[in-house]
Amino acid sequence: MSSASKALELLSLFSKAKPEIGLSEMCRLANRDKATTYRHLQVLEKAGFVEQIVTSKNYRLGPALLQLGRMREATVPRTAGAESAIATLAEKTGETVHVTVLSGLTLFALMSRESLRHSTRAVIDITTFPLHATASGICAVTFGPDELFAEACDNFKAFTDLTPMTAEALETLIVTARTSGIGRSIGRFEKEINSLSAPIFDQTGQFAGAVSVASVASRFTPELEDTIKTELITASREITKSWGGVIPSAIEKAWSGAMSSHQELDTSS
Amino acid sequence: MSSASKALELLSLFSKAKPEIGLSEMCRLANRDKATTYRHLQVLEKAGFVEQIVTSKNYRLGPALLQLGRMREATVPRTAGAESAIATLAEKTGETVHVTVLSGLTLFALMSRESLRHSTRAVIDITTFPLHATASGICAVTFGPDELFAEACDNFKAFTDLTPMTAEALETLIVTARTSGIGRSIGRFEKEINSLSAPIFDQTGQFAGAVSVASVASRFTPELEDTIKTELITASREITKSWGGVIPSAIEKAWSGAMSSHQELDTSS
DNA sequence: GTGGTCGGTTCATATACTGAACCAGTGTTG
DNA sequence: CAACACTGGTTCAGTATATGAACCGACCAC
Repeated sequence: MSSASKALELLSLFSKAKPEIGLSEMCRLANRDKATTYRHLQVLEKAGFVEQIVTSKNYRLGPALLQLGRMREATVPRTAGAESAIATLAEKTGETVHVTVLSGLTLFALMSRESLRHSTRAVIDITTFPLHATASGICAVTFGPDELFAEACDNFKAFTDLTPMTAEALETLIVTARTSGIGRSIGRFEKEINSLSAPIFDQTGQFAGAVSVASVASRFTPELEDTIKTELITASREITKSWGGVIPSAIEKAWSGAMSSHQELDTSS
Repeated sequence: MSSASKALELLSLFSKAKPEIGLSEMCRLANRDKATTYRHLQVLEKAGFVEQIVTSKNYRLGPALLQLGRMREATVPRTAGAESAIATLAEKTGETVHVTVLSGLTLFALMSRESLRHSTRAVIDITTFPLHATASGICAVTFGPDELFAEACDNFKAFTDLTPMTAEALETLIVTARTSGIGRSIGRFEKEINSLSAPIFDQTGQFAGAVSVASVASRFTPELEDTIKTELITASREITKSWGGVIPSAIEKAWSGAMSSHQELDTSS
């Protein structure tokens, strides 16, 4: 592993819960030597990626990230085009919404929104979404580039006892997603959290990301699932449009098929 | 120079004018070997700091920067508290406004705002402000930690023929800034661009950054300069307050002194 | 005083980075 | 069509650069 990646890894140790970290603690978190970690932090500080708080000697994320983030959004406007869609999605479903973007072989969290309707809600605070264990990840593997399947298989990790751990198990989920146009994760990333996800496409016609809704299992009724699916599709269409893409006809077809079949189930139940 | 810094340096090659860069071009810009640059880009891509555009093979800034930028703003709210102040500052002066933040020994651009009043306006699109050649930089050296003076002296670079190039020349500017509480740069960074700047402080009582107004020399009358100073002081007070700091009494005193003396000049002219 | 932290530094060791030379692919050009 | 000038990407020997155990001084609790 390159020294540069090791340095960059340190940045991902910061979180809402841990916005500032001291040297020793960072060594423990990163499981690395103190001297090495210190040098890495020096490099990051010189580049403005972290800054040291004068009083506490702790480190926190630096100002250069703001500029770079702004420049990223200026060159590839993603959040701007998704904001209104996820607002209405959270509003209509009453659940937590996530938008992810695919970059290379990694599915990154782009933004999220929690509905205020319920006091208990799904909170998923991660920076990259595991491909095999999340609804968004299943979407990526299903509708994204083929290499993602191998990538997913190389990174099987059991988050719950429902997490798929074999290529065959994953394949099953993919088939379901392909026929319905919707990714599903039923307690596969976190116990008691069920998620549904729809793919988003960009101007190159490629899979660009996913929008997903995470709900707590106790209120995940078939009716709610149906509502979420409908709203997800609307949101996906809207975000795809604002990202300059079009929904492939195969997926539009899968959506209409899945919805009608599901509505049959619904009326029969 | 560490390999990690070399990799991070690549990120600063992106700009509004050059939002995507190919491998060969990046080698030229960074003045580095192709193999090395390629490996660095691989590392950055894996971390989500850049992404490769599938069609053109070019690289652009990646989605991880958005998350990190958001998290930085969440842990240290800086832009949020400065937004309204710089809006009114741009509005009242009709000129271009910049806010910078000090991190370590570097003065980073935080945000900027251009007034629409004039068709010609000062455009300064840099990510770090040179300490010796900009009004914000002079503010930092004057009101910030002492080490900045040495740092400034180690990085003398002639942007124009007015750029100070010796410790003595810099010292003169610092004395002026200290007595007036305002940093000044008259064509020292760019010909025909004059800037004024006021320091900002945070909750630790330290110098945290600067707010500055850049104007084109042709309309930089004593009256405009006076307006800018007044509005800068107001903006600095407002931003300092929202960043949780207080203006040191010495600076408040310098401001009132400078303003009154200037108003005398004003009435006499 | 003792022992536990902490942030930061040193230096011999050896690992991982470097860059010239090399592909293969894609226009351009005459 | 063949020579050329570009791409983006790969290889491998040589060495520059990263590494981590041990160390330091400062701080804190007892």
